[in-house]
Amino acid sequence: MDINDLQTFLAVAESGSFSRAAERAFITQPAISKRIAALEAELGAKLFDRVGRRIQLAPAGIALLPQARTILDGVGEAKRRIAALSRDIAGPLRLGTSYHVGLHRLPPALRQFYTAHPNVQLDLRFMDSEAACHAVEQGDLDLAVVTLPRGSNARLRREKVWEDPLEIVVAAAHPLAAARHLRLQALAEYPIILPVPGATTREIVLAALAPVRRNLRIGLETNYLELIKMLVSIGLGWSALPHTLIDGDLKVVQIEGIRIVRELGVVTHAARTLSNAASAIIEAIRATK
Amino acid sequence: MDINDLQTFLAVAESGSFSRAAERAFITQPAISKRIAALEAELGAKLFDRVGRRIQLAPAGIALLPQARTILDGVGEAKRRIAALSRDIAGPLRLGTSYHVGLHRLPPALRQFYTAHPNVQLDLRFMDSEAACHAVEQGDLDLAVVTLPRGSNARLRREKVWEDPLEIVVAAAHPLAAARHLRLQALAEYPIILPVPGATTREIVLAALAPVRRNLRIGLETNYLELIKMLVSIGLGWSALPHTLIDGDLKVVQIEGIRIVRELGVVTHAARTLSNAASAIIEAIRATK
DNA sequence: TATATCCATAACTTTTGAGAATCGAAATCA
DNA sequence: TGATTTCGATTCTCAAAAGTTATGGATATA
Repeated sequence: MDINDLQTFLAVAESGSFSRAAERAFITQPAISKRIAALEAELGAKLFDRVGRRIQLAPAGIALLPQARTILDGVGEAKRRIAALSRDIAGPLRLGTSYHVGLHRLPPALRQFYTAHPNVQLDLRFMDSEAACHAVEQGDLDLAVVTLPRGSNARLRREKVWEDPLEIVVAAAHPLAAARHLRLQALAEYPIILPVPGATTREIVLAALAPVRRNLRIGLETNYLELIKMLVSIGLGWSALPHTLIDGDLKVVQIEGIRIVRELGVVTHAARTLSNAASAIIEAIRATK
Repeated sequence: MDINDLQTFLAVAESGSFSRAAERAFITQPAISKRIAALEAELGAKLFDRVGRRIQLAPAGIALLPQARTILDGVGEAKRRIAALSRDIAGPLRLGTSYHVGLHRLPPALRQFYTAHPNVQLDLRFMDSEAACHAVEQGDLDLAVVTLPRGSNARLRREKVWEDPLEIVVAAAHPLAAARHLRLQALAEYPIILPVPGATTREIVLAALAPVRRNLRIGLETNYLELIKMLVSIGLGWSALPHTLIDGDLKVVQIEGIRIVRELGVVTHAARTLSNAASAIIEAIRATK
């Protein structure tokens, strides 16, 4: 059974004539004859009684008529829904973000997006950047707004949105806070407080500190930059933190030749089609850059 | 758009693979590829994302999936209605039955039906009652002959055919087997052997034992009454079993005020037209009541 | 790293379906 | 009543659609 056959059936039933149905469908009358014959063969029942040179719906045709309408309605609805996908921004959107990005970079974009597109069901999940990237790769998230991973992964598409410079900081009351020109070696005497192993930010900091990597004393590790800030400010060590976290409790230490920058942005699956909602929120994020 | 294309789409979406869908449809994999490509071209949207060597539904595919089911249901209904117009009883009949009903209640009806209507292709599947009801609801079965579910489900039509009283039983050699007047509390001292959670029979037994439900010690669980019979007869606990399973190894224990009855019968989809074959076998089942 | 699996593509073949021409039956008209 | 028109069925031809086989590239898997 074919959609065309059903449409033909409907046209014949409504027009009461093979010839008129043929005109309506812009095909020849023999084609109509054959389509109806094929339908009848498939269903094993006569759909029309050929009474002389006119036709009438047979019982099976009467039974089929409302069903054919239902089916064709369903087909139309399916087409309309898919066509709507290319216009409407709606439906579910699963977004993962890291604690830091979610709290300090995402809110404006989120507010704008949420008011502009109320039909999107936003499922916002906080997690660390690495877990978010993994979830995107697995198809468990539509996109992640996180610290962009280093290295390359062909399955992920990355778009840098923000540069997030990290400053080396010590407690305001720390002995090193007073020093005028500080050399890296002097810093390395004190313990460094770092994100947990595996975290991208940790990798970036360690890469920037490569000259003294051998001498670094790793003091504490935590998975949350706010905690690092707290630990540094009570004098447990030094670290590298983004501007947004630096306040009067901390002293920024400039070191010749050392510049630490991490990239924040959007990670999506390279091979999966983005929903309109996903594209729209990415656009909103770009706009608030 | 063609019915076949939709069926192909559904098969791919459900099996998660072009190759498996090809096997299911008895055509080659390139044919599947082409059908899906044709559908995608017609709808102007990608239905699947080809991620490496596996596939995932794209947004348009997610939108199409429920519509495709609706359309195909409509086609099936149309065919059934037309087939029902003719009086002959033939064609496929997918019947699900539980182990117990299938072995102890259905055989006479089945024998009569099978000899009376040799042109029916009977597809008889054993499964537990709950799975059978679910399959009927999904349209994967034409009817189920099972323990009737409690509660109400507007999508299912139930017809009670048999009452199946369950008797409380212990092993013939069990200490309680000798007791003259047994109170429920005394029984509850020993572990009860029950069908697995979710099984209707379990619910019925537990509802009947409501007075001591708190004190019940659930010893073992299994999904097959014959197994319960075996476990009880070797003395691992007590249970409630239908008469058909009770033999000399077991002792029936009468308890004042406790009567456990389950209902066995036919479950069909409330909104679907029954095929002639389905109506006929239901008639046969009623006749052997 | 080798192997197996999976989807896409190309080349070829078969099947399907449309059109042109024509026929027979029956309604319509002179 | 007989000629004419109308309508659906049939036949033949051809092009398009859809299937198969063979093969290739990419990627999980052992």
